[in-house]
Amino acid sequence: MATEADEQLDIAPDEKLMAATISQDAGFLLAKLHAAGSVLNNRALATFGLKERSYSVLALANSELEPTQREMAEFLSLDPSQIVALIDELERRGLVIRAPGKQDRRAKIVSATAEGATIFRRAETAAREAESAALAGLNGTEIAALKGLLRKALWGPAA
Amino acid sequence: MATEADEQLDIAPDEKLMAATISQDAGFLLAKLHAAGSVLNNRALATFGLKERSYSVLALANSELEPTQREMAEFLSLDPSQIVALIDELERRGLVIRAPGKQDRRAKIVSATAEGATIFRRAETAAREAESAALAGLNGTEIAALKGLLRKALWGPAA
DNA sequence: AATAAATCATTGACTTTTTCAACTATCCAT
DNA sequence: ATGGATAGTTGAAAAAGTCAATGATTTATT
Repeated sequence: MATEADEQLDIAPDEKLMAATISQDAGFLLAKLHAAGSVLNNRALATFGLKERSYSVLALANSELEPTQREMAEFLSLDPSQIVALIDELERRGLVIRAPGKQDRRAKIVSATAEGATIFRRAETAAREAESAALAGLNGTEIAALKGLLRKALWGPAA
Repeated sequence: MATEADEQLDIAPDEKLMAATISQDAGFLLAKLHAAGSVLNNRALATFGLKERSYSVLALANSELEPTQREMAEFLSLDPSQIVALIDELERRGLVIRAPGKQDRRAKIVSATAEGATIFRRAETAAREAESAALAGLNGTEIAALKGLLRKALWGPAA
C-alpha cells in the first residue's frame, strides 16, 4: 500500500509533484496561485455580473485618475481592443461612461457612473473576501510582504 | 508642461495608474507579474520550440516522479484534454513517451526521452535567465522570500 | 500654415486557448 | 459479475488573445 497518509486531505494529489524542479520556478508559482485565486475571484464577482477583467476595468473607472482606455490597456496588460469590448459591456449596463479627453480628444476617459460606483463597492468587498480565501495559508504580515515583493518586482522600490 | 520627468524612462506610463486601489490587489499583482514574465519566458523558450505550457510538461516528464497525465493536469491547473494536446506534440517530436501505468493501466506515465532531457536542460537554463530578467527588481533574498511565500500560499507550511 | 507622421479608439479577421460533454478502456466495490 | 467511478481521448463550442486596417485627432516638420 503506497497510500498511507490519505486520512483527511483528499484535496491535494498535488503533493506528489511538488518535488519537481518546476515548483521552484517563479513563473509556475505565479501562474498557479493566480489560477487558484481567479477561480475564487470570478466566483465571487459573478454575483455582480463581473469577471476579473471587467472588475479591474471598473476599478480603474472608479479611481479619480481619469484613465484613458490606452492607459487601462497598458496597466492591465491587455490589448486595446479588449478594453473596447469590456467597456462596451460596462457602458451598456450603465456602469461607466466614456468622455473625450480634455487635452486629447482622441483619447477617451472612462469613469464610473453612480450605479457603477455602487456595484464596484459591493464587488470590492466580495473580491477582498475571495483574496483572503486564496491567501488563507498566509498571515497578515506575510500577505503584506507578498504584495510588497510583487509590487517591487513590477515597479521597483518606488512601488 | 505636465511631463517633466521623461528623461530616460519611456517604459512606464503605468505609473499614473499605480495609485488605483487595484494595485493593492493580490490577484491583479499576480496576473501582471505573471504576464510580464510570460513574455520573457516564451521568448526564451521559443528557441527550443517550446512555450511555457509545453516547457512545464517537459519539466514534469523529466522528473523522476513518473507523473500521470491527470497528475500533470491537476498540478499545472490545466484541463486533461490540454495535457493530451501538449504531450501529443512533445511525443511527436520525440521528446517524451507515454507508458501505461504499472498499477493502473488506464493511466499513462509520461517520461522524457534522452533527447527530451537534453532539450529540457538547455531550455531550463534559458528559462532561468528569463526569470532573472523578470525579477530583476528584486535581490536574491527577496526572490527567495517571494517564492517561499508563493509556495506557502499554495501548499501551506509544508511547502 | 500646410503637410506629414504619429497616436487613440475601433472594427473585423484570424488564431489560440479554454471549457465541456461524450466515449472507450480500465479499475474498484459490492 | 455487475455497476459505478476514473484515466485518457476526441471533438465542438465559447472565450480570449493577436494583429492589421481605418477614421479622427494630435504632434512634428517644413
